[in-house]
Parts: sequence; C-alpha cells; structure tokens
Amino acid sequence: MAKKTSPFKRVTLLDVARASGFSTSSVSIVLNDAPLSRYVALKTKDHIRKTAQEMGYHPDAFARSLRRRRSDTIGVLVFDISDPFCISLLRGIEHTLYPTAYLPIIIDADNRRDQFERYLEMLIERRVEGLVVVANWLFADIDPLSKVANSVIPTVVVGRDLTQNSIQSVVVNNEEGGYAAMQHLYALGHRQIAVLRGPEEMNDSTRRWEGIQRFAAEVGLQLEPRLTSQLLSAMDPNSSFDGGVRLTNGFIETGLKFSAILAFDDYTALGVMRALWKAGRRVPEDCSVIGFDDIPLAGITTPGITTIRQPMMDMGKLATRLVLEAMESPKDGPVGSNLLHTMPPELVERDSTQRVPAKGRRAAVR
Amino acid sequence: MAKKTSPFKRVTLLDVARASGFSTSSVSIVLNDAPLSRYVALKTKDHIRKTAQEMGYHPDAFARSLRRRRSDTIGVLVFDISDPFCISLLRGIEHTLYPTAYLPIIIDADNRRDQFERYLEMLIERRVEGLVVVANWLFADIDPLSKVANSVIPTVVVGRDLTQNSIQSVVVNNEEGGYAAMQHLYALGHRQIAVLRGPEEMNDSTRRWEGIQRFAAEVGLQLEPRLTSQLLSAMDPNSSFDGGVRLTNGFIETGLKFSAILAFDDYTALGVMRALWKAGRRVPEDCSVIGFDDIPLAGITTPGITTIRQPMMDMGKLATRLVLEAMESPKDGPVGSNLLHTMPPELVERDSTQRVPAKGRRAAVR
DNA sequence: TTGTATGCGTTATCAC
DNA sequence: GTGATAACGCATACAA
Repeated sequence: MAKKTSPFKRVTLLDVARASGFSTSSVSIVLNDAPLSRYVALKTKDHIRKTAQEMGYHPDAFARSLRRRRSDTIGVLVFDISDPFCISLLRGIEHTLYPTAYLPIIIDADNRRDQFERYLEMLIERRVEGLVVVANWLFADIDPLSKVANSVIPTVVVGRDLTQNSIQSVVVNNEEGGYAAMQHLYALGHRQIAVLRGPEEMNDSTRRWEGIQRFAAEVGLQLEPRLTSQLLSAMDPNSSFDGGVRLTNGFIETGLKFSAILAFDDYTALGVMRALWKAGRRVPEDCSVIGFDDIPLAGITTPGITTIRQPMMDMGKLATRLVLEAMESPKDGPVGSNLLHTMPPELVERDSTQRVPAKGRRAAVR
Repeated sequence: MAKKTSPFKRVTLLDVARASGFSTSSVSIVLNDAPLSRYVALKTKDHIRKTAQEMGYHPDAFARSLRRRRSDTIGVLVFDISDPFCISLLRGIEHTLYPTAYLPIIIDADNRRDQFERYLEMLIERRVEGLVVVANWLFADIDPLSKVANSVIPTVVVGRDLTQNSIQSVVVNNEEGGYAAMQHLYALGHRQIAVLRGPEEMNDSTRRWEGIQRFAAEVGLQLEPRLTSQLLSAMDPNSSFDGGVRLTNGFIETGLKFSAILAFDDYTALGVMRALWKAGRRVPEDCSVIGFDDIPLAGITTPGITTIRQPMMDMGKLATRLVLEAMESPKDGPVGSNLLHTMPPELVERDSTQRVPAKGRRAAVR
C-alpha cells in the first residue's frame, strides 16, 4: 500500500533508532562505519545493521549532504550527447569515477544554449563538487561556463581548447593529427588530395589544417585550392554528413583529378563516401578516404574507415583525474601555464584508404 | 582567493538577508515568488533580488529538498549508453522533461550488473521522484529493479518488456516489425531469405521471429533452416556486428542461394554487409539486407540501410509521460492489465534492399 | 560504549 | 508587509 506519502516519506535514522532501541547517534555511527564505531559492541552493530536492513533504510542524501557539506557529486555536462564522439569520453569519465564515492550526474544540453545555461545553474545548486564539460561541438561562446565554473567549481573541458577563458582543457593534438592524415595518404602514393576542412570558427579545424599544410610544405606538395573546401558552420555534428556529400559533389564537378579525400571528421568521411558511391566511384579502389576521430562506427562500416583516432576514453579519464585533483587541492587552480592538456592522435588504418595507383577493378578480397 | 572552503561555502540565504537588511523569511519568500510575496513591497522585492543577484546567491538544493521534501529529480538509468539505440530515447526523455521543473539525472550502468545496482541505490538515496530505465540490452535478471522501484518510486522501463515483474514497459511492437521486414523483402521479390535472429533469451528476438514466421506462413513461404541462425547471447550490443559477420559467412558456406538477409538489428546488418563485401557480394545488387531499429548511423552508411524503425524519441517521451503521471497519482500504479505500452514500428526504405532479380552489374546511379 | 544536543540552509507557520 | 522560529534528517562534539 502506498503510504500517504510525499515523494519520499521513507524510513529515517530515527525510525531505525527507535526500532533497534538505540540512539540515532549510535545508529549513525554504526551505519557509516565511523571511527567511533570501533568502540561499539559487535552485538550492537549487528543488531543495528540488521534492523536497518530489514526496515529498508536508505540514508537521505540531502540531509547527509547538508550536514556533511559535500554532495559527493560530479557534474558531467555534455553539449550534445547524440554525437558518438562523446560516448567513449563518457565511458572514460565513468571509469575513473566509479571507484570513487562520487556520483556522476550526466546531463545533456542538447546543443542548445539556454538548456546549457539552465542545467549548469541546476548543477551549481546541487553543489556538484567538480565539473567535466564535454564540449565536442557547440556554439563558440560559453560565457556562463567561464564565469561560474572557474571561480568556484573545479572544471575541466574536454574536446575543446578553452584555455583562453582560463579553463583547463583536454584536447587531442589536432595539428599532429592533420599532419598524420596527410602523411598517411602521401605515403600511399597519393598526390592529388582533396581536403575537406571543418567549419571556420572551429579551432580544431584550424589546427588540423595547419598540420596538413605543414606536411604538404615539408614534402613540397601543392594543395590545389579548388580541391579544398570548408564545411559550413553548424550546430549539429551530424550535419557534417550532408556537408561531406555536398562538398564532395563540388570536387567532382570541378572535373579535376583526385585520388584521395581527407575529411574533417568521420561523419564527413561518411558523407564523402556516400557521394563517391552515388557518382559511381568506389572506395578505396577509385578514391581513398580518411576521416578523423575514430567514432565507434568507423570500424563497422563497409569499408571500414581509415581515420585519425582521438583517444577519447583516455581523454575522459584524464579530464576526470584533473577535476579530482583540483578538488583535492583548493589552491586556485593550477598555474596559468599548463592549462592545456594535449593527447596524441593515432592513425588507424582500415579499408577506406589504399595505395595508388590501383589498377585492377576490384581489389583483392582479403 | 579560494576561501578556506569545503566544497561549497557559498552565500546563503542568511547572507543575503543580512546584506539586504531583511529577514531570511522575506528573502526566501521573494526569491521564490511564493504566494506571500504578493504582500511584499515592490521596492523591497527589487532590493532583495538585486542583492541576491549581486552576491551570486544560489539556493542550496539540499537544504531546499530536505525542507520541501521533494527532490525535483528524475533518475534516468541507462543500461548501456554506448548503444546508439538509446540516444534518441534520451532525447525523447529530455524533451518531455525540459519544460518540467525536474532535473533528469542520467547515469549509465555500463552494462554491468554491480554498477547498475549501485547506481540504483544512489538514485534512491537521492530521492529521485521517478525513474526511467532504458533497458536496451542487458542481462536477463533485474531483480533489484522490481524489488525497489515498483514499491515506492514510479518506474517505467523502455526497450524491454518487464511487465512480468509488474513494471510498466514501453516497447516497440516487435512482432509487427518482424512481419514488416519480411513483407518488405517478399514484396521486392525475394524468396530465398536468410534470417539472422537475435540471441535466444531476448524477448525482442523471439517476438520478431514470430512476426517473421507469421508472414512466411501467410504467403506460404518456406524458410530454409540452414539459412536461419541465431546470435549468441552477449552483453555487448556492439558484439552483434561480429555475430553478423560470422553467421553470414556461415550462410555463404552452406553454398545455398539467398538473395536477401534479414538481420536482427542494424548492428547485425552492418556485420552482414561487411561479410558480404569481403565475399565479393555487393549490397544491394547481389544481396539485399534489412536491419532493425534505425539507429542514427543507418541513414549515413553507404549504402543506407533499409530497416524497421523503432520510434525511439516517442518511446522516450511516452515513458517519461507515464512516469510523470504515476508521480501525480499516488495510487499504487495503474491497474495491472495495461502495464505494457506498445509502439508501432515503421519500415524505412533506403539503399540496402532492392528488387530481385537485378541483372545489370552496377545498379543505376540515382 | 552509548546518549544528548546542536546546526547544516531552507521553507512554512505563525506572530507582530 | 515583515520578522522570529521550528522543523526537515543527519552527523558530530561533548557528556555520561
């Protein structure tokens, strides 16, 4: 039978105390294995534990937190959870948080600014002791974050470089990644390479482009400007699929020859592959494609996508560790210099790239 | 300068009261727009609001909840967040929760039983007022849920039928879905259809199989037993990719002819496509493939996967609405009969299926 | 070893 | 119109 019940009219410490015949303090001490419980008679302990168990006692987190002045909670604010990019990140975060007493509260801003702000507010009111922000994509401006977070709550952003707002950031080394992607294609013999850059205002995109150019310069490769275009800025990571399709069609329409396309990310690469397919060009036989990120599905499409991997799990773990550390040392954050944490990217070779020229129509089935 | 500070030594109501020169009661009343605030002088209100603002006052959710006896919180317990299946579900949940005052607390059990139990416990201690469980996959046994949840916290499971544990459940009509998939293939002229069933202990799998058989019976189609196999049970939804590859190879090895494969879900379909590709058979020209779920990536692979769509967004919305309703009416749950809520599946035609026989080597580029 | 008393920050009930 | 004050459930310093 439902009790007359507001949302929680549960059994309290007092109830357990009365039922067991001991005082609330004893019960509290025992149930928490507090230092003083060393002096409590074993029989008493057992008795208390048992009755608590039987009555279905669950300590009230609110009362406890109020009293202890800590929430045992870490906020995980995700800009857009539908981006597969962030799932592994979440896993990394969870993994390093699980052995801890902290409960991660994951919430998703659904790529909307108002929602982001509101939830941030709510997290603050819930007194999260630390904050991991998964900022894969999103609007450029994140004032609310820099304002609030940096002052009181240890905060680390992963996926974007927000050190300018003096927020600790964990990102992949995009420059290196761009370099590696280019290097891979070049090593396979590709010389006519189309490049599909990310949106202009994304820092990631710029850095990758720098890496691409650096490699090109080093080997004296000319990048054909008509085979270089840029995604429109967009709120939605998934939109880069459409962008990939569209811009690839543009490349094809130039009539210029190209044997490989370097795509901004895996989504874009997927779009590229679609467009190529529609145009009757096969991947990788007629054109190699390389992506970036290594989102989970990159490995299970056909052909599998060669890509530059971001160590997302590790990035999540690192970010979490940083938050945990910051929480322990109440100094005002780490010294200004090393706010940026850069992780190495890694080339993952799959089936979407191959050596050029490949003459036989259908590549050998392996 | 960091205050000497435990995690939160923030400005309290009392601080605001002192600073503004009013009592805590007045401040509280004003800041909450409580009924009584009607009688507070406008000037006072403004003053209070302003000082609160200036001091950066944020009410302490713990104290408030303790006092109000409600948490304004809904738990969203996800079995495995890495399953793309659940992302849209989450979106649906968020959408119907956002206009509400409730904060969704999403947590991921990472497909681990102990983690599931522990987090469930934590959610209870945090006095969530309702619980949405996203049970895409996972271990068969979920005692902890039925024990705890049903008694006190309004709970709805989405993605699995747990009505046997007398928990409200929202699921897609799997039987109908299986039927529709088969019907689609049949309508395209396929008669030699391989079926790749889901793991035995999954109810979903059984229901879909029933639908498949029902259609086959209706049109008098014989299903070749050697072209029917079943995925091994597995904890990991992603593993069905490997299963798809393996079992498809099995089909090929039989030497039997088949012009289409009906896969248990989209992941499996991806595996099927990979295996077919490796064997030199093209999709859809040489073999059609149909999946189930319509996970986001089904639309952006090449070819796009024809599939049976689960209306996940709507399922999430419905589940949330049900929880909200149950929270409002403290009767002990809805009448036993209508615990199960079934949503209609929907055929989504893309490029992985086509009419048989298709003779020309490469299908017309559209 | 165990019990009593106090306060964490809010809200709500009263009195002024 | 506004201000004291008593809970909410728990943990702890202090008494016993």
